[in-house]
Amino acid sequence: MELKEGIPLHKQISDWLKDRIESGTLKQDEKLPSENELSQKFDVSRVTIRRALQTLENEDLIYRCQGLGSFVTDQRSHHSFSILNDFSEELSDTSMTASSKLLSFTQKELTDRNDILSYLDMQNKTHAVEIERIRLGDNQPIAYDITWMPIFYGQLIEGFDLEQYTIFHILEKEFEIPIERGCYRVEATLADEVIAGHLEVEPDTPLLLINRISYTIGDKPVYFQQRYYRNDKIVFELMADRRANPTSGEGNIPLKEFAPVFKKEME
Amino acid sequence: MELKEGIPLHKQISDWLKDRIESGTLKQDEKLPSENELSQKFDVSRVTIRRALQTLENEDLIYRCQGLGSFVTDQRSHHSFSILNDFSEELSDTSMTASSKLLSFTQKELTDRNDILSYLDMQNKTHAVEIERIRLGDNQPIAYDITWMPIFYGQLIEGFDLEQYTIFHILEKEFEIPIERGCYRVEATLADEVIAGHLEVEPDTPLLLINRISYTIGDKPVYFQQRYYRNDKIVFELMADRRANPTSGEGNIPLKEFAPVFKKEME
DNA sequence: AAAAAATACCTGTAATTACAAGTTTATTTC
DNA sequence: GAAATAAACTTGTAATTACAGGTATTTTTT
Repeated sequence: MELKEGIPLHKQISDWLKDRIESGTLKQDEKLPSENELSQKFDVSRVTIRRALQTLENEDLIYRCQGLGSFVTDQRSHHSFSILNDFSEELSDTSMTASSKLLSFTQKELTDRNDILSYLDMQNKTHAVEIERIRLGDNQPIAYDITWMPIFYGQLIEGFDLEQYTIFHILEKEFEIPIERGCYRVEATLADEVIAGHLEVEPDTPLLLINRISYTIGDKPVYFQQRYYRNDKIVFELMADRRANPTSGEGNIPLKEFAPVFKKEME
Repeated sequence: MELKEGIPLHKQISDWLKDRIESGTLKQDEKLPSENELSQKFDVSRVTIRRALQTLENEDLIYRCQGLGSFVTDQRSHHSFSILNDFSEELSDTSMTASSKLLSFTQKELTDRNDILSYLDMQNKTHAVEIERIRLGDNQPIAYDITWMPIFYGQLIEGFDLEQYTIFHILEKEFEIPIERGCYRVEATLADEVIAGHLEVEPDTPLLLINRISYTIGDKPVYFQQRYYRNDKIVFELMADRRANPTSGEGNIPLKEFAPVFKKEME
């Protein structure tokens, strides 16, 4: 087995094993080669092998037993079911028409935002594209968001009409980069002066803050988004189900959905 | 600093740091002592310190930046919505111990709360059991909620220790009434005087308000719950996945089982 | 005074060595 | 033959050493 230069050995090895597990070459509960065998195979020290195996253990791809060996974890339990929407899809089921107002499209150095850099898995780079938008439904402000993207993805969408199309849409339809997974984080917050202005609400109005990291194939992060929703315009609904998935006819895998629900005007 | 025998050094060190982070001695984004400082402090090698720090990094308690140091991650416990949980299950992933403080257990006539009556599918009846509780994690207030149940279900749980057991638990374990489905609604709101007092925060602090209707077999509503979460203690996370069910062996059809639900209310 | 270089400090990677402690299998002893 | 022992395997823990590479500050040069 040959390893490249420039990429950490332990990463190459864990990636190699990950491939083997995810492709099914190594099946469930199958024993991995021992640490000594692996270190001989790759001609690296046992410490490096252990570093690689620990990565897999942390990601719950393998489990290890002292005196026995390392084994492949049950793969099935990790996948979840739910829907991933972009903003226009969120609004598509309502009578409202979605649009956006582009406030800025700039390149920024995120030296003081290590959180974003780590979300986007940007090891050495600090430059990113920052996109600031107001989201409208029937020309009324519904949300305000800032999106950060690695330059690689940011340059792709440059020139496209972001007032008409979503990033999601451009990446998927124009460049065939599908967004496969998203991690949402929901909090409550208050509108500061700037955001209140954008959303046309009073300062200190409660807002829903949803942070989202979107990933494409291979769990590669594409963008990190911080979105403030007007609480009087939108709430989120989620169905959690303990019953079996009706389509698959399988066992008791919980179904879930995270769909926005729009409040009706009360005037 | 002295370390015991019999317990792995790296574990003792990671536990010590974990304590320091969870107790708040080390605050959010605060820099940890450098690896060299720690190895001197505990009189162990840097490898051992790194082993301990990696544990914390895996548990998402710290993040590390090459050339800068290690820092404390956002402290708030974040947990997934994916399964249907009760409060103690929500906290079980954290190191906190869940308990409740029962404020009131009364019977009420909900003549002015048609919303609740319709959620609970109570056609002609207007009487319901109302339960008011404060939810604690490590004896600190994390949430405040009010639960309304039809008399039929409410009388069942009367007499049980609601400070120790959740309604969920009592219904399922004592009466074999399983909660099969839940509908959550997430909003942002402000703490009023009363709730602020219960949660020990300032009035007008932003809170996450989660309304939930829980159903048993046959889509029969069992209780409606209005819960206010302290935003500084808990945030909600959700993973959304577009990928097909790997077990079903199907194609990449995005799962769209449920349509968004609309809020129709008149206040 | 501004730009470039040196430096001190930080985490990241990786080899080597040694021994501890589980698990299984083969061997010896009773 | 059954039980105890030894051997051969596995992963776990931990020290030591060395250098790479990122970051920030200070010093030197221009």
